[in-house]
Amino acid sequence: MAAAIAIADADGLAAVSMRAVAARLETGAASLYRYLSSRDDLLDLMADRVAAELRPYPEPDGHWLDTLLRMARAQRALHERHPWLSELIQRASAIGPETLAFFDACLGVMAPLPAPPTAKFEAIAMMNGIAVLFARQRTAGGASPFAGLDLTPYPHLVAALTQPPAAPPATDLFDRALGGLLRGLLAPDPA
Amino acid sequence: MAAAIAIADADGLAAVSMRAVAARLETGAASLYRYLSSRDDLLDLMADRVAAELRPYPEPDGHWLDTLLRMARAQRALHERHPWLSELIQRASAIGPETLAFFDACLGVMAPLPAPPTAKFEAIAMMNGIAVLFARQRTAGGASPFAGLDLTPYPHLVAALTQPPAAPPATDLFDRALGGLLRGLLAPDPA
DNA sequence: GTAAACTGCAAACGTCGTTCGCAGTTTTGG
DNA sequence: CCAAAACTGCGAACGACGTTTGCAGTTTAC
Repeated sequence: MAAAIAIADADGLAAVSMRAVAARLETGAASLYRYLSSRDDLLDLMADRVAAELRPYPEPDGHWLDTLLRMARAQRALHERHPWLSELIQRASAIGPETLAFFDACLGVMAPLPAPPTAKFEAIAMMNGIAVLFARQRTAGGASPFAGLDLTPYPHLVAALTQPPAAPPATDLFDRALGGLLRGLLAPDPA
Repeated sequence: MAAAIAIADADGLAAVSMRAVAARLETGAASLYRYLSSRDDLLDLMADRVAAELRPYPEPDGHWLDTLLRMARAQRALHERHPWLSELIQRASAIGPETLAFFDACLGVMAPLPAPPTAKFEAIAMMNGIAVLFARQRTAGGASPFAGLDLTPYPHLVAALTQPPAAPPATDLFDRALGGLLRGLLAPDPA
């Protein structure tokens, strides 16, 4: 399992073949089936294993939003360390004990809030999604995706690309975006 | 290509094998390579083909935010029609002319705004991400992902699940969340 | 000390993407 | 009008994949 995670970190999920994992363990591919029922099993275990890196969960001492944001930042860092994770968590079977524990901890932080459970589940889904979104942006931020393309039919695009990049924004967008979203979902609407 | 999209809509991306596509076209698998250089090529073409469904782009008559929200809603509807699309757009090679045209249209709507280009690109990425997020939530909303799991170690989870589901929120979360996000990214910060 | 259980693994099966080579057809050009 | 060239369809095969089977070799249980 650690071998599989190492391969995925290095060469992506597609490189995690039973034969590759077995080779790294200096054994045969068929031997893995003594411990795993299938490759999907292995992927599920990988997802839940790295989810353990979200521990320890922060103590809910401050405001609930601060605590949730801390947890969301941990999620983003996790997805930056393991870019392949986002491909796995959209599979329902990848929900293991560690993932559930994180869910439960989030719900624990939100427990004092009067919002209905459906809103809380939506809020957790948003946390996950935003964390993945920002992690991907940082992970794939290397090369410009417009290299080698004929951009002449797209005037606004060339205008935006020729303009020099400005300084990064002062406050972190992640906190502002997610904070606003969670507040809108969970807090009694002040509007 | 239409055959491949039909297969993906019906049975998912994994079912789009060269042999399956060829069978639906009543031909041999090798024949496809007269028109496609690889399966990845086919996937890229599929992604750009369905991106054409985003047309016609709305006229930028109202406020820029209204126009962007309309375009984001079209994206969400697209991802609900083709759930496999979200797996494709994270590949850089999937950026085709239709995708670029949509990008360009978004930038056109944002053209009067004084925000730097980087902020506008981030805003488009957020639009994409949020649209995928909401589409997935509606697509995979069928069965509860906690079926057949032992939830006893997760007290907050069982507490939330036993509570009866409340009525859905009044205003659409999609507009509120994305609107707030885009305003925060693009409009001069009033804080 | 024998029986039972467990472990490792080569070989094989079916499916996948892809390539090759060869027929059959269409287009070209003199 | 016909041969040369180009294009098209595709059966067969290659390597890699996930997975199963069967059999040795080893460990455990009684």
